[in-house]
Amino acid sequence: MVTMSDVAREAGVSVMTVSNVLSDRRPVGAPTRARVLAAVEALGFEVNLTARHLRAGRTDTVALIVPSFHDYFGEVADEIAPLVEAEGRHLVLERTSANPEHEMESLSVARLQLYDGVLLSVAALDRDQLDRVRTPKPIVLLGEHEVPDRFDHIKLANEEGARLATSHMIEGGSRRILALGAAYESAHKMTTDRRVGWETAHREAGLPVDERYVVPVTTYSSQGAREALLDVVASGLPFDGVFAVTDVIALGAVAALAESGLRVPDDVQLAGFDNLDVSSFVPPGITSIDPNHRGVAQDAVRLLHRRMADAAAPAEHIVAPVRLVVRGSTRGGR
Amino acid sequence: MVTMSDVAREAGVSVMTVSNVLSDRRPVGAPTRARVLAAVEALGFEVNLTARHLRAGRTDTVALIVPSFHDYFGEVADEIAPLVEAEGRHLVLERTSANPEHEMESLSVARLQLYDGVLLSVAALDRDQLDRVRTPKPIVLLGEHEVPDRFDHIKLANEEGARLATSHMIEGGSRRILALGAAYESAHKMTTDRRVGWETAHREAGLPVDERYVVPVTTYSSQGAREALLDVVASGLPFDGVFAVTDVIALGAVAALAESGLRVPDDVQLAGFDNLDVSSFVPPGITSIDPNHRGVAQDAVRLLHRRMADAAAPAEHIVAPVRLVVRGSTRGGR
DNA sequence: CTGTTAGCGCTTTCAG
DNA sequence: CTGAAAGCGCTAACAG
Repeated sequence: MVTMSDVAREAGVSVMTVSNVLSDRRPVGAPTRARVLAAVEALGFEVNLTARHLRAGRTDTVALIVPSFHDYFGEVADEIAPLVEAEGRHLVLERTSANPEHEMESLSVARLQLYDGVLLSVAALDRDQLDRVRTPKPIVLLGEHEVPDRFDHIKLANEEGARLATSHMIEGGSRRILALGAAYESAHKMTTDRRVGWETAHREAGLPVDERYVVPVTTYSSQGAREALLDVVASGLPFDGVFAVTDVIALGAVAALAESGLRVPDDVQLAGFDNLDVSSFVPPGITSIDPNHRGVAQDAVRLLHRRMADAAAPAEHIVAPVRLVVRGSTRGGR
Repeated sequence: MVTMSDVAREAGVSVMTVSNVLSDRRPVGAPTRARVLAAVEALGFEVNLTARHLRAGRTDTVALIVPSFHDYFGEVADEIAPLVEAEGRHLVLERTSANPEHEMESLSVARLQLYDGVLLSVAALDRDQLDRVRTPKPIVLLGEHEVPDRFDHIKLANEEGARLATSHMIEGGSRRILALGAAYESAHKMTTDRRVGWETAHREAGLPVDERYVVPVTTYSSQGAREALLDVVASGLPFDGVFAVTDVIALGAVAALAESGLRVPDDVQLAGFDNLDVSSFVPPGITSIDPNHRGVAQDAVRLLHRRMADAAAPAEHIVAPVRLVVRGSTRGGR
């Protein structure tokens, strides 16, 4: 391995001068600089980032820690990456597998030390577990959980979004709207928040809230949603609308409705949440709640930068606004 | 910050003993061990991974470097993660933004030094650029490009997959099949390989190959595909089948066909490539070529482990087999 | 503008 | 089974 002292010897300067040329932290005379760069080139030197990190106490790297790499998180990550890079830092993704044990491990101070800042999308940790995370590292939490006040946090307007989607379907004539993937008690606070919004929409319209229309799913996948909805159809419970708590769930619903011979939106209106890319392409277009991924990404990075600049700043808690995007899966679109 | 020497002092042992307890590299007497662990607990010590990395020359971390975080790569990453973790290493994702400049930078030896091994999904680099990557780091290349022989490499059976999908639609009665997203000359070798498979299917069936049916897309997104296909419809070119070079492209085709009032598969058969989750849920189900993500992930991790164990092993070049998954978007399914 | 010194926190090596 | 010394490769701080 070629080290800085090899380069220094080759160029006839001190190690410090090589360091200064490469990091631009102090001015170096033009001729000296040229000799150093020539030596770097000749020897094929590349700085050892691990050594730099240890000495400088800085890695110029931000981690985004997510439950899984695909779907929602992949889309958000692609929004965050350019914002982090714009500040001259690298973004790396790690995943926790939505497994509380792994999630705690990802949060171990040891692992966090590798980064200058961390964006953590909490999936399975409750407030108490988060409270045990004691680190001076700048952390911004993303996600729908309740978190200790001392953390910066961004969540979506879950109730509001669910209410908007449900009201929209009520206005379109639906009277028996399933809340697919929603729950009364759940490790995922998001599913209960969105259930509440679904209830609120009913109350506002003077419609009764029937618990049988809250349909949980066993696995939060399209497949799980498909099976759950097919079970409802088989049970004979009449319905004319489906509010899916996420677009991934809505996708499973689309499949189940098609297989059951139910037409969207004629027989059943359908709305989702997250506004994934796919929702605008699946015919007839899935009405969804747009959480403004880009805006959330910007807020997240802004909070993290603020926190990295000032560890003592008061924690900020943002509820990101959402909006309804009407497509062909509900009446009133097109 | 609490360091090992703080712990050593607290426990009344040497720094070395603390290190041995924590890394399990040398046996430590039970009572000593207990004192050390108590001190670790009392002080809240966490090992400094950067220092460990520098000294040990090892990070126990593998990087998967991909063009973007979403869709295809996110799904593959979720398959790879558990395999890497099973060997006691961490997986991190970095992205190159499918931009040749960034891709070269991600490949800088400096950045690679941070990892014990790298899985690199080449998107925009040609063989010459890859040939300039000179590093002793274990690297396994993934993707459809041609790569220098000295690299381990896994690619899909692109021609074969395209041929299978196209032949299947020909058997189902299609005679005018668009190759949507395919190309004659392209930075993406994949798009030309799949075009060749489309041609082969025609030749085998004794059908003419009409260049007008090769429809490039400007951006490799569903939206780009949707627009390209709407343009074809508007042009009046008759067609009764669409081979989409990826499922993301196929999704855009589904939207465009629906908007044009063309029924799938009655008026137009449709097949994609990649077998993304979404393809099984979009009605009527998109016939696709399954690249066996899990198998590719296993091969990739196997090659990387072999390379990490033996830097001098001969490079292996794997063409991963694919299979046709028939769904409702083609006749002969269901 | 350039150099010298010291040391980041850990683990390898050698010694007991 | 435990310890002391040395140093991984780099940069902050201080000197000239």
